[in-house]
Amino acid sequence: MRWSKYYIPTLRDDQSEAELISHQLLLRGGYIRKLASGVYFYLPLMQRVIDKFSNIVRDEMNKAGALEVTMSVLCPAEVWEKSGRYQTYGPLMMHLKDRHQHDMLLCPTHEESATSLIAGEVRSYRQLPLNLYQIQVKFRDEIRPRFGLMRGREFIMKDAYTFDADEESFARSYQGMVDAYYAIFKRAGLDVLKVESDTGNMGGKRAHEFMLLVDTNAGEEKIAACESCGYAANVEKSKFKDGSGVKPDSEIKEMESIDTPGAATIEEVTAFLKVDATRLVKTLLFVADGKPVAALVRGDRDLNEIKLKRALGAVELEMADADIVNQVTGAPVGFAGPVGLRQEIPLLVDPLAVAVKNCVVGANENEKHILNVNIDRDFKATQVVDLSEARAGDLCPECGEVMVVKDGIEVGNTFMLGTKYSEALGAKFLDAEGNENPCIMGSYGIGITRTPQAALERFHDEKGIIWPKNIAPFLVEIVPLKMEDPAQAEAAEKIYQDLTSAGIDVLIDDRDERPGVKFNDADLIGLPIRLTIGAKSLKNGKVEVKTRASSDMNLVALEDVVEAVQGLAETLN
RNA sequence: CGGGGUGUGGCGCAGUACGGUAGCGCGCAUGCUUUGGGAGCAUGAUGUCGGAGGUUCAAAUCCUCUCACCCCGACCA
Repeated sequence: MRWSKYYIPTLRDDQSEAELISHQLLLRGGYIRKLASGVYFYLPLMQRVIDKFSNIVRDEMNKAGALEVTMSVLCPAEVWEKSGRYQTYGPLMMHLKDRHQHDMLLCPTHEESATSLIAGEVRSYRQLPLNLYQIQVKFRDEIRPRFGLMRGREFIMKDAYTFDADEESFARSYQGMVDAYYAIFKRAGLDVLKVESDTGNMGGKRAHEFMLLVDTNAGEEKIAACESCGYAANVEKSKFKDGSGVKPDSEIKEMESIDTPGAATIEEVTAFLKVDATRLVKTLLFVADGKPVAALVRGDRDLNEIKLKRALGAVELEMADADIVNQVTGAPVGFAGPVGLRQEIPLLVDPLAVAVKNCVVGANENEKHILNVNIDRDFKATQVVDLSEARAGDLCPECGEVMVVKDGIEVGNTFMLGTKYSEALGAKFLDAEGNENPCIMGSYGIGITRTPQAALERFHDEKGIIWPKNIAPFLVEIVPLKMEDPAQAEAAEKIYQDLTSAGIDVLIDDRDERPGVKFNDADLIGLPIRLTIGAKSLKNGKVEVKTRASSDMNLVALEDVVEAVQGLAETLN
């Protein structure tokens, strides 16, 4: 491709709309433009990146036995009403009406569509297993789109759905997708970590996320990982053993009320009473699907709302506001406790809070706390369940070694859906004994537009992008320094033809621009290999070969360029 | 939805406390010179100052309402 005939509107200045480096680079490099909040144009370079990545995904999915289909982004509301998600998915879903006033929606994901396709069509276990996938646009009317392609309202996703006759078969299907995912990300030059995750509103039993670890502020997920045995999980799901090493009191003491003027927060109470936060149990009030609940965790731990939501089976969960706290406890925020709440509400208690003997809790009275409170004697838990977020220093639930917490960007996910959708939408088949069973399903996503941007959080330097070779829009950029020099133009053209004939994707910067402009643009757009053609080296029949990632440069004879490029590409990520 | 912020040529910004009819850099166009890391000179084009009302002799600037976008939070791949 010739730059002069292409469209690469690079920008010199940082764009005020972009916070993340990856977002900034896509804008400045002429890869994307914004149409509306969370809605983007993919310019020619980005389209090529999307195509490259999609083709890797397609290739590996096909190898894994998945079959490509296309399901409409439109879907009638009643299909989603059957699964119950029409109600639970909420405003995140884009609703619309057609001209007949039928309720329609733009699919935020395609479990319902895929299942309804199968329902009524697949009748025998002989037709299973089945794995259907598509690479399609999705719409989610995000509360707050941000970070460019990382969280858009429209985005492209590869989504696959498996249908199996039994658990054993499903396990093979699931593993097949996990293996395909590793292969896909490896080919794209990305190291990913598979972690256990919450199933969210997808339903089902278990799920995994594929995370690209980053050390920039783009990390949207926290992962607890054991470097010793390999256990890894999203902190919203992670099991752990407490790493604080606190020992419970052996002697049980009498409850005692105490004035704590001005001490409402954990910090204030610990300072006032001169006790460690591990001696406190905090009572957090939430409203779950409209009803107040109390969640108790040890003073030094953070509650993870996803864990609480899961424990409650709630669709909606939010922190109670001051009015509700007052109404439930009879005291301002900061003095809630499990003993003598004004209203009967469920008490969910974290096991680490249960383990604290003679703990300090709020007294449900302004500026008062209670000392030496003990569960069972002084209050009863409705449910004892893990609510604490895993943190660095906690111990691995598998092997007991110390865990670390890392930042990651989710680039793929896999869900064990069970029979939720197949039952709701009637995707049933007759087994060998003639019994009717619902298909066992899985669903598997990869963010096609998000992943390349996420990759840029890792692969860049102060000058611009450094693409992994297999998702770069072109492998090579040819930079003739002076197009007016016929010798340079001719040499550049010859190399361009040679490389193109060899099946290599080449971009030639044939613009009449100064060398500095070309070099800076080349560094910005980040193609893996740069060939510089200038008077000095051309005199000796040579061109300069350099990778974007390194400052090393080699002189190569004109006739050896194809081979040199191929050899160099082998060595690149 | 709550909190904070920004809207001025294509891009980045100044001008707004104190109203007087719009400016800088980059980019763009043309010409000449230049050509190994974002060139120089000359000439030129491009703005109903986000929108609507209002105050005033006069509004980018003051007032009211509105819209869009960004950041923090809730939500989420």
